[in-house]
Amino acid sequence: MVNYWLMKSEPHVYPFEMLVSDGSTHWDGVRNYQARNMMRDDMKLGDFVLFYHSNFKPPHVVGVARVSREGYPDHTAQDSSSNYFDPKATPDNPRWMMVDIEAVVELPHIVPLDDVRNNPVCEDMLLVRKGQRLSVQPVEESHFDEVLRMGGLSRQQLSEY
DNA sequence: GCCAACGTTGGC
DNA sequence: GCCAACGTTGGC
Repeated sequence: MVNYWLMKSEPHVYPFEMLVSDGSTHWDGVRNYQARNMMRDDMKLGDFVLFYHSNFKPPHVVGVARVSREGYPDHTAQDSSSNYFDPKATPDNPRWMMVDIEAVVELPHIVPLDDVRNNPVCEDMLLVRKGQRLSVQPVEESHFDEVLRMGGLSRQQLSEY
């Protein structure tokens, strides 16, 4: 069964366009246990991902990606030259995990955070919950479909990619 | 750049 | 195991 997720990226660090041009990427650098656990345990091959641009005006969902490799150790934790270095990570206990995602399609138009917030269908979405900061978060199918629709894409169209 | 809301760390 | 201090996220 397919699950749905939302992943945040700052567009000045790694915009969706870059994922499109790279084709796929490994989602390194997540240093939050809840997010790690989801990447390690719950994100499965073929799951869909809403790609979200944070720290941008306006913050928005920009496109759809898909999990292309399930959880495996985030090697940047063991690289002392990396910004994401964690001295407590070892080969035996890598501590941090990541997944790979691949670009599926850019939405015909972006979906600003405010539009999600103002849509009653999305009122329970984690994304619009106060104080919610997770950079990887689960999304209900109904919310996924609604955000997709707001972005100008139907589920039928998505299945063609 | 501010700061609220978290999450993590570490002394005790 | 508590909790104060500190660091981070991310909208505004």
